[in-house]
Amino acid sequence: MLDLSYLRNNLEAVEARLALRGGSTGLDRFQEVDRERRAAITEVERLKALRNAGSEEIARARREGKDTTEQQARMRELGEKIKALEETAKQADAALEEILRTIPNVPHESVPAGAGPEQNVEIRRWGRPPEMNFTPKAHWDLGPALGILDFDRAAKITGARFAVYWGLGARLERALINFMLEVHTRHHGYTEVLPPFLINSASLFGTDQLPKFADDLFKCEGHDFWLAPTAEVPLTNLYRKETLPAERLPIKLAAFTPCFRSEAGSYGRDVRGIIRQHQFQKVELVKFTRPEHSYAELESLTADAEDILQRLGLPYRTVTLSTGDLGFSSAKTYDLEVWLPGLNEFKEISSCSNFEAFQARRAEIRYKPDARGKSDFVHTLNGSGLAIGRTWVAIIENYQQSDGSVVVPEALRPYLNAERITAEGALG
RNA sequence: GGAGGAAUGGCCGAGCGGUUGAAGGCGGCGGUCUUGAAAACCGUUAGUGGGGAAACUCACUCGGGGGUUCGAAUCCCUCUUCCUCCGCCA
Repeated sequence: MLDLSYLRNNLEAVEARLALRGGSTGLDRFQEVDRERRAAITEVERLKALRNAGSEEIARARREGKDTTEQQARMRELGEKIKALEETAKQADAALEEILRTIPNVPHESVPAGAGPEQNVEIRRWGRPPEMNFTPKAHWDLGPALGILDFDRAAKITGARFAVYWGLGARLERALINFMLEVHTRHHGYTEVLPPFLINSASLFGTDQLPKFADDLFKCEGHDFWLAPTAEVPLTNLYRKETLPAERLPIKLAAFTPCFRSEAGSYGRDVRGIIRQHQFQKVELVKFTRPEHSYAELESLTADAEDILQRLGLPYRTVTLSTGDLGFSSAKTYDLEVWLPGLNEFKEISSCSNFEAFQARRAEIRYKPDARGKSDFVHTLNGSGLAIGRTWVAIIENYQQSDGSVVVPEALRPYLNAERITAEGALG
């Protein structure tokens, strides 16, 4: 959510920035509704002030033993008027709220202008695709052949877009979780958090997944519980409606969670393999920072995610999303794309965003700059560090050998207790 | 799931329906005293939104929502959370 008075005072500038995202800015009726709301609120407050004074007057008169029936009758009338006007004000408020909810965040000035992914800008590249004197296979062939990945049985027990991991496949997933959490907590200074995986709708409103993106979520029947689509939601909402002391900032959290997405509207995309599943696992990084530090923190957050790829020796590139490809709440986003030899393309494996105060305003997360100062909204950031499933894919595909086995990257061996994944003794 | 109890400011804790946005204490901040500190004493100390250049001012907030009333922290309804007991369970 954008700041109301900022929007009001900089309407044209904001409109111009938002136009770069493409699509409608949602600002058409803003001024009119804003005026209506302010008029209604001013009037209600004026009448309430009258009522407060009147009630006090009655109290005083009664203490002096005077008769107040006439004044009370007048006040009753006023009360009814207030009630009616309050209803108007409430509706105007809701109308404005609805408009504000549809307005996306303003892209940061450093974000390249562009209509879509084609205008994203690659800013750096790390590592080299491994040289193979054979045709690399995709993970959906390698995995089942090694007996570590099983789609048929997943379809039987659950359905499409789910997978079962067997043996070293399951252990590789677990090794990646531990490895990533260890690196982020021990080397990058994040605090490990284990949140609930079911979250309520208030939290989803706090990070703007609701109301717009309800179709992308799984809902628990009969409860106000949803399966978390990303740990961003529980982690950011940890401090919802709280005021944080400035000396605690920045707060850096890392969490491992499963993520659940309905993937409505992505039929036919990434149908093979485990690139796009209804359930996947992720280590998520979330930061709460002072506004003046958030862009430096975005750089370090991105570097923290990149460090995982580097330690695993996985080639990747870093891309700045253009205005047209930017997510609804984000002011600036870097995508990390890992090289997948089997698919012969770069695939998103992490997305690191600065939301500035956009989420904090919605979720009412404040900080106090100093003991006497007025509180202000923090800036929130998050990024995957990394998506576990896609990292699993990247390892299988990048480290595959001509005989179909997979060499385990050095950094992962202590976690996996294996140097190579072969089909020997596989049950899957 | 059943039966009771509770929810007040940073914390503890008062609060006959009418200067109670809220006593008192603790903590915080400022000061007096002191070579310095402690103690003691004095003062000060909630948040959000609107208006204003500012001084300031108006509204809202005593878990959330609704109701009764001229007027609600206080009465009524409802929801949520926490505690105790029973049941069930990892």
